[in-house]
Amino acid sequence: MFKYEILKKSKETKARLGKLSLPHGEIFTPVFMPVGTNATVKAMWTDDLKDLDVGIILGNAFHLYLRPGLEVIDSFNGLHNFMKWDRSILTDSGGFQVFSIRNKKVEEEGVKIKSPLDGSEIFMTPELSMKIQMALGSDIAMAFDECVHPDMDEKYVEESIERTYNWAKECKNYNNKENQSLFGIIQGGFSQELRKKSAEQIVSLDFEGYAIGGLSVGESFPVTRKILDAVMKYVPEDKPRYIMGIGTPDLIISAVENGIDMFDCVLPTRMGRHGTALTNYGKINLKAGKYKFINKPIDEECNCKVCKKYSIGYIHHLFKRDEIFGKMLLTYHNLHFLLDFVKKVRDSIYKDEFLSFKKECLDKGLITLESF
RNA sequence: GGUAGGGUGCCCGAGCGGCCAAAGGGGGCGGACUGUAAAUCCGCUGGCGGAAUGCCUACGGUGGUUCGAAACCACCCCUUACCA
Repeated sequence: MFKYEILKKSKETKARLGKLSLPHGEIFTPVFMPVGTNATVKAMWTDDLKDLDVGIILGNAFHLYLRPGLEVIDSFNGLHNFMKWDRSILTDSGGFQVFSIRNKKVEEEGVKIKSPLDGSEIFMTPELSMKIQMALGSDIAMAFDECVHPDMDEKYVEESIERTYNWAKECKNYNNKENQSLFGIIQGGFSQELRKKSAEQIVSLDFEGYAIGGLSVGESFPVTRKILDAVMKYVPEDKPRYIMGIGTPDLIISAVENGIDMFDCVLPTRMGRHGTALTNYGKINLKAGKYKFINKPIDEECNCKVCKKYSIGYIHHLFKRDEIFGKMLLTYHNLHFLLDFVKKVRDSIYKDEFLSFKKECLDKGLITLESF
């Protein structure tokens, strides 16, 4: 129950329009996947996600393993039923936690982490990651990888991609769940050579899709672009390609024109909770005092239900009072904004107008010149 | 009327002889956020000055003690609790 078809290839760039068929529905690509780490896209009803035409969200193996734990998920017959989301779910392997959590010990067989709950040791291995993701019952599982910190030297990265390769092999062996596909993750830091090597290693294992990991972790935009361009040559065209953790319009455009089909990011939801709105003219911080009396929607071009109904001044007030509703409204708006943006990207590929769409974004200031 | 406390920056509140332009909150102002240990985190918040171990103004008021006071003393004003 997994199929990827290319519906249209851009004549201008490597961008493509595709259709991904998964056990819980079909998705048109390029697609943005909102992040719902703890079995919830924070501040959103699943009904609202459906209103926004979200076809797939992320969940996280590591977090859900800690809480509520696999026994609970099992007793609710998997993650879909637990969180009442009947569309697709991609679960992250827990590999990113290796990068983001301090006090870890990377070993050949896996990673030792101290539990944030009680300090006890957790040994995350490819086997455990697969066991968790199979229990969660996600439509797409991710191989357990090592997302290397940008400060690490090339020698470390070289060793690291061998680990990621070995772990990927193990993940392939352990994953045998019906109705769950498995994607491999390419690493290699900021070295074009190591990226090539990692891509060849991972592709040799024949996954159902391929992800680019370890980007947008603090490096400059030109570096991200350079690596993306370099690595995509070694990723099969007939498979879905996913860049992990990317979600600004800049990077989305850049990813799509390099032939990427999927991306996820916490940014729209997190920024929504933190008071920043995404608009066609850049982001705005609604906590700023200058918005107190503004009786206009966040973005006059936006036709989401938040912008149709509520003013900037009202949302500003909700944030100043730290009211939950403000976070809900901005999360909704930001997701709408980004999903709508990606929909326009798809339309532009369909009409073979990707480059003029890109130029339009540049002219508006939604994406910036220096990035390109 | 009696007894026991209090009065500190926009607000609450610590400080009880020098290291005090004064802790910590709140509020205000600004910012960050990219496979979410994130409804989180980081600056700034008396005035002047580019800056200083610099100057000015400030801990209810007025005097005083002291080399030095938000802190100690005297009186005054205001206030809280309890008792009558």
